[in-house]
Amino acid sequence: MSQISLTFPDGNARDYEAGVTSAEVAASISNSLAKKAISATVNNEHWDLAWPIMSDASIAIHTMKDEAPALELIRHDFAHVMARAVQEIWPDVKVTIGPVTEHGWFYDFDRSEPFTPEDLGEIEATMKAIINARDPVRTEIWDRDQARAFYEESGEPYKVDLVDRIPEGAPIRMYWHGEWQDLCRGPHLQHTGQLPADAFKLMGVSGSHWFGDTSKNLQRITGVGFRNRDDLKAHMTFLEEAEKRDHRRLGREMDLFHFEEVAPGSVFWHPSGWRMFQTLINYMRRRQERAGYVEVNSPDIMDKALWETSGHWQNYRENMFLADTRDDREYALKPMNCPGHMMIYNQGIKSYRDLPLKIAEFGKVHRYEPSGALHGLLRVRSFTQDDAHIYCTPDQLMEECQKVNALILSIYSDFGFDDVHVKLSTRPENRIGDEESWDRSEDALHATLKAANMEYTIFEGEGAFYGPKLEYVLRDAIGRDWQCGTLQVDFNLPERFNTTYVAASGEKLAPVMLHRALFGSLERFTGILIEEHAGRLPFWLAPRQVVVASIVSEADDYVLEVVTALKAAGVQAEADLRNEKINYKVREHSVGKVPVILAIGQREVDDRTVTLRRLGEKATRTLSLDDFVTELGAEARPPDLS
RNA sequence: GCUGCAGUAGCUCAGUGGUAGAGCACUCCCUUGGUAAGGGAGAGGUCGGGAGUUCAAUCCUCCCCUGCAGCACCA
Repeated sequence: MSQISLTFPDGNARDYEAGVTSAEVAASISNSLAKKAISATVNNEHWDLAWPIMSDASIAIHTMKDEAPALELIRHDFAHVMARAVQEIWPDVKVTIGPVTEHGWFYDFDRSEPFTPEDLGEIEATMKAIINARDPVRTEIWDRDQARAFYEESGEPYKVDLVDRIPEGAPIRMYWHGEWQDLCRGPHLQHTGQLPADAFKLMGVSGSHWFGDTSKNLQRITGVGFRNRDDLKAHMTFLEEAEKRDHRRLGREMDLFHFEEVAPGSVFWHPSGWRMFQTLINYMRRRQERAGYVEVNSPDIMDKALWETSGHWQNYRENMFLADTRDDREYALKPMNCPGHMMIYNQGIKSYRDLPLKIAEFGKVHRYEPSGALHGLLRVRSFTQDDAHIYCTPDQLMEECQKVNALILSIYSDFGFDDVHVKLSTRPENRIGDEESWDRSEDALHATLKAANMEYTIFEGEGAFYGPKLEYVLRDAIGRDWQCGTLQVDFNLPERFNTTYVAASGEKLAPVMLHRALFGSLERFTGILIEEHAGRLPFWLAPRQVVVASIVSEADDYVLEVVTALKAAGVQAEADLRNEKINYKVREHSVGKVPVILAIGQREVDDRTVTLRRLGEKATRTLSLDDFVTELGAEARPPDLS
């Protein structure tokens, strides 16, 4: 037996026999560590205590105190224990995969009968029994044929498929929790009794598919699991709070918008919501104008011929709203603004002196999205893009990408979004354009992000067929990601529309075309903002900024005077003269998320003052009317004008 | 689109094979009250739509629509 050297986190190294396990290493350090150890990080990989270490390595032994490894183990073992419970209750159920998620795990099953809420209770009870049994966890490494034969014999077709999917050379690990067996890359705990029986909860059943195969439906049971009951409780509280931030609920409570069965996926904007929407558009309009964009407007309904030229008719018709007319022509509602902008660019002859040309439009597009994808304001069928297309020369490409990126970041920062996730999607298998153009565009996008010192995730092969793209992703209240801003390079449309400019040499060349949207969809961005702020929007965005409430009717005239003064200063103010107690008015407008409430009684009338209360604060403040109007007038100014 | 679940008053929800109820909101009356619900009265529903079973359907069955969760999709 050869000797190996293991290096601990403190820098000390010790020699062991090759093949030593992390459990044995822990035991060699102390009895208490041996008892408390749950897993180890070996050469930066999370390892099971039972796996043999064959060569020199760095090692760190973990206990339940180490949150990240502990949670990974707990959740992964919960997944196995849940699958075992399901198969104990219904032996015919086929198991598939059961990975760890952000707060727990899920496991997908193949069963002809649907799981019911009552079933979940039974599964939970069985899981607890398995935990109480303290069944040992055991692992073995098998070869591919052995594993394959085993699963074919035991009637687990999905596991057979999984064995086939394991890359050549990777170990095929077979795990047993008691007598129950699963294929798993590990690591796992040492016995089921290490799971906290009071710190997990099954959350529900939903549908899923086996590796994207929509012909086969699986049932996914989702659970959340933590190290202790308090963490579970905290998570349940977080979910309750998140529900209160849901923009669909706040949209109703704040009277911003609603949806109707007659127009699934399309928004009915109420006065307050529309004011917020317009505040965003006005802001973006100023930012774009300052950045050298020109704003245009193109038709909503255009002849099929245009969509054939653009390629949408061939590639996107399934998602388009079509319109029949009496004159035998077929029209379509625009799903995108680009073709309209191509028509505008192509009017007249463009010189290289005109480039870069930046054409912007607040264009309302219609897309027939799958019904199951609709989700409040975050996924709709008709929405307003802050869309623009930048036509430039190849030499200008890099600079324009950098300008767009900087503009997006600056704008998101104005809304308090400082840690935006960015995805870079590269050339897909099916694509047009030569490799040199792809190289140049992908390089430009990489370089743009690197120059801005930004972290980003690369999605190989996920780009559009016409060019690579950047996606700027924001999160909703419960952590779901939504793409907002985007920057895309396009080799396709300039060619399809014969778009050219006259170069300095006099020859006609095709410009490089960038598609970009900063908010992305105004509807989606509004929804994200509502959830981000839980409805308590920054003052400049709040659709109702100040309510001036009378305490006694003798104050009515003065209340109206205050409202007029505020409006003159650009503040969205309204009077509440109703015959109600001030408590009632304060409560109602607080629930309505109005950021500033004024209470005006005889004292304020006599002194020409106002007494204000800010949303969420108990304290009130009395100041002169003039000072107040000045203060709020400044606060109402958008960040780009402050 | 797929799987599962759901749809009763503006909102949140209870309820029953014999055509429905609460709280809040709304309207009116009383109350002029100093910072998160003052009191009283009243009005309001083709129980998502259609078909079927039944003497009788809001309730049972089927189809459709819409929504929710997840999946798939996301030019």
